[in-house]
Amino acid sequence: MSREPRREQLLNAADRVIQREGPGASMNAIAAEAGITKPILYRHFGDRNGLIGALTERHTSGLLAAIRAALAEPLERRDRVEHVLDTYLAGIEARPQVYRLLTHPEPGDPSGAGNALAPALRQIAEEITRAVQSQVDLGADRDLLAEAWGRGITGMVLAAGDWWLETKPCTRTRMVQALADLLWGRLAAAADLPTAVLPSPVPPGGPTEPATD
Amino acid sequence: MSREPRREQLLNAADRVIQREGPGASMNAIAAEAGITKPILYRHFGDRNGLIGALTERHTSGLLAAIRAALAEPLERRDRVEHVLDTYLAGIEARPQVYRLLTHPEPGDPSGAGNALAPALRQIAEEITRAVQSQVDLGADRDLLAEAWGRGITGMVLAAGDWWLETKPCTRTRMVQALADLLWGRLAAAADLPTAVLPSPVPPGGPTEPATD
DNA sequence: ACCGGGGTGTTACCTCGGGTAACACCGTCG
DNA sequence: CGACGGTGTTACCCGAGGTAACACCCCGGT
Repeated sequence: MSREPRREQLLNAADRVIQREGPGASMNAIAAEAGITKPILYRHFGDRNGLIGALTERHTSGLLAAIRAALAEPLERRDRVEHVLDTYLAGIEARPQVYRLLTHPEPGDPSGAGNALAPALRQIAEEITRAVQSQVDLGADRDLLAEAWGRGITGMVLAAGDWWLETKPCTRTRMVQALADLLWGRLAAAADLPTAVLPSPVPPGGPTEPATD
Repeated sequence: MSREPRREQLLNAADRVIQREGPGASMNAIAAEAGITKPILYRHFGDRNGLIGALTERHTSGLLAAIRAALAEPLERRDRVEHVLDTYLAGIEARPQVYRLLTHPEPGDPSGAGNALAPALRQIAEEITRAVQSQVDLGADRDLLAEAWGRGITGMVLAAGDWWLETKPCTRTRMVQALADLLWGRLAAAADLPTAVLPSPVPPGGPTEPATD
């Protein structure tokens, strides 16, 4: 069997295993699912990161393209943002296990770069950065703001999306609204609640000392 | 040597090692640093997660308390938010390696719950949620919004802070401004850039087909 | 028809990290 | 003095990533 179809087939197997066992699936398990043995996997993908990389790229290419498209949509800005948010949430909703894989950085990489955003998400962040840079007039700070916001928005959607996926507290549409509202400064615009400025419920432990380690 | 001081001492050793080698530090290395051997570590902390948990709690207690305090500060809301952001960034700036540990969820946990936010960050998210719930008038949706925003803001600051810490593109103050601006809806308020609605710079590869690898 | 090479596949192994069993040492209490 | 509970050790198990060395097979060249 020639290289490319075999590769596809291996990725499909890896996919099934991860669907079933989560992102911690072992190379052995994946090889077994594919009906072959480990060295073949390693010949095709180099190492585990290679496999995971190929897999994530397969899955993200669709999501990324969709997000890119959503970012370029000729809509009112708010609608465009909602469209992007919805695209992302729909994507992770469709394949939760794979999504977890995407968001998990390589476990225990000692290479100093302990990025909070896995490569797949980094791409999304860059996409958002580019979109902001090219579409929004932010004055002199635009490069800094676009980059910071790209990461920030991605992280926000990651964390919030993760929570939503776990608990499903509301419809996707509602969640999109909630996040868009946040980005639209609703936190800033809302009124104060007068009474409820209690000193906050302190759990057991020493809460008062900031950094006396 | 009695239990508690020993425990402290072991945590200090673990701290040093992680400071030096990053969050992937092995139990062996930690034991060696403490001048003892693995089983002692396991007697004290059960397993690696126990150690990591104890360590993160030690470090987060300070940060968490500081954030709690910042959230309760009697300031204008914008100033309060900036204060919280600054507190977080200052915290991670002070101890990058430890911070990476905090943000790393347990590597390869097969238990289905692949949360994007590590426990330490979860606490911060809850704190924000509580603060929003008790301080901001959000009408009927307040529970949903507060929870979604708590996670979202935490994720945002996590990702953006991570990037900032890596690249240090600006001062902390400026970064705080950038994030507060985002939360204040500056993205929504800014004007469109007229000319630059290009179809987005497409990187090499097939961008239009979703999964043709 | 034979032979050699490159690709596919295997078994068997190495290494390293988390985790544990079993034993040694030592102060204390009856 | 002897038994016991605690601290500490060595030596090991296991599972996962990764690799070396070998077997097989098809295919092209002479």
